[in-house]
Amino acid sequence: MALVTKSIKGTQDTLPNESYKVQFLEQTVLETAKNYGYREIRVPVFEHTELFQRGVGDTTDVVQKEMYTFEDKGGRSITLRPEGTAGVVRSYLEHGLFNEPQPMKMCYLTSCYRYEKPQAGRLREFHQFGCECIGTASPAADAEVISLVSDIFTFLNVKDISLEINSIGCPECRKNYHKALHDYFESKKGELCGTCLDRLERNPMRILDCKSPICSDIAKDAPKVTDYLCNECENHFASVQKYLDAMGIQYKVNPSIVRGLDYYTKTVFEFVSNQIGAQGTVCGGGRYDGLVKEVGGPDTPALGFAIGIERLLLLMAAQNTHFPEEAKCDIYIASMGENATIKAAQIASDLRGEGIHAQFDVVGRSVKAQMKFANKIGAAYTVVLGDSELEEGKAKLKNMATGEETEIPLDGFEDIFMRISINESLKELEDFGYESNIDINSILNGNLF
RNA sequence: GUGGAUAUAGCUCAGUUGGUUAGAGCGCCAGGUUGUGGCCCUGGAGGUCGUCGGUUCGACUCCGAUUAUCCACCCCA
Repeated sequence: MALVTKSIKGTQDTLPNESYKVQFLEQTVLETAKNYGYREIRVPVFEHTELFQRGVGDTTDVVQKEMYTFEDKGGRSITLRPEGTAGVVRSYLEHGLFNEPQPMKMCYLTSCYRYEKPQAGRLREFHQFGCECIGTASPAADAEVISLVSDIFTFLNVKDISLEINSIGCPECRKNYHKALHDYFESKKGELCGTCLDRLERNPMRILDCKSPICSDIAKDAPKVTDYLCNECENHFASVQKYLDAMGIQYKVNPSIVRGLDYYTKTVFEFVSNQIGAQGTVCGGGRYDGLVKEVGGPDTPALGFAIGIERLLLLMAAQNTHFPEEAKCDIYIASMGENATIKAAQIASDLRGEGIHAQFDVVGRSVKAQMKFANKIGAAYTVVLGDSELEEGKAKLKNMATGEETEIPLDGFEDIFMRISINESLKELEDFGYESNIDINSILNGNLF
């Protein structure tokens, strides 16, 4: 096929055969966050460019070379959000959400855009589930946020994912640490690789997890952040760990965890997998006590995290994680001739009114072709309508799994069908060993036979 | 931005040392007696062999360029 264009580099289509998985995932994360008091916030895909320059940080790679920035027709500089936090904080301030009970707990499911070279687990348009908890400085909040992520993975039955935590301190201790690091690496300047020489000036902490054997060897003896934390930051970090221990959450302190966005302070954490390629960070987050002030608000402590939806999906695929079955068609009404098809349309409409997934022939195919189609879409029941059924006012309902047929009247079809399918469900439950005293008639509110 | 690999049907892939109308399996559509799915059988649709150029009597096959995809670096979710 000669398509006019293909999809844009680094973007993905979610096709109908996959979308039910994404929907399940979205439902699960929203539901879990709700139990922690998070409510959804929706903000625009684009913002004024300054928001990200100030919020994310002018020196970061994200801002310097990865943003989709353009000028709109009014001459404004607009940027497609490269991450979710800045927009939420902007909204928090703009709408005075600091007047609501604090902390303000907000979550979101959004697309983000970064002009990067695509690879496994890295796209130009990707999706994040994020949570932001604004207005608390307590280490209990740090632990609670981590616990929320941990719960999500548990509920989704995701395994072999490790939690790594670190503290990068407040701006004050970070300044001291950066100086110590810089001095240390400066003395070994001759041995560092090219990229690390770059990092030495821009972000010396990055050298700590360089993959080059020479650099990582040098990094082994480098000063550690944890030795440079001020008392407050040290106590905070110790306290976070106490909470995590108490909640039974396994973690590893990894002093080389550095978040790439400028706004992080104190606690930072990652949930990492080694099953999805080089981009193994499925969730990243931490505290950002300076961000609210940076964006122009009062000095307000806050923290949050983001889960990469595509990476999570990748991980679940790698682990063959079970997803609930996609909802299939409950009943397919096959028909022959226009009169029967009109009747089929009417019955389907009645069934849908009762919340039943019903379909009928909208193509004009033969009965055989309709049956094949019903089979392919996984219809649980079928019924064939022709002239004789219309005359007699009844038809045979066929159970597609067993082939069993039951004659039922066309009049009040939807009520009788509901009764039959509820009965089936009860039978299945009994097969699993459940005993039910449910009275179908009370559910349907009336004796239909 | 740097490096490596790949590019044939909707999908997964064949395609013999360059040789006529490029194949298979799956999927899709239609049939296999008058109105009933899964299995089986038959038929059909669908490809300018990523694109452009070169070598050659002749290129899916060889060479060059370009684009796209995948993977890694970098960075991050």
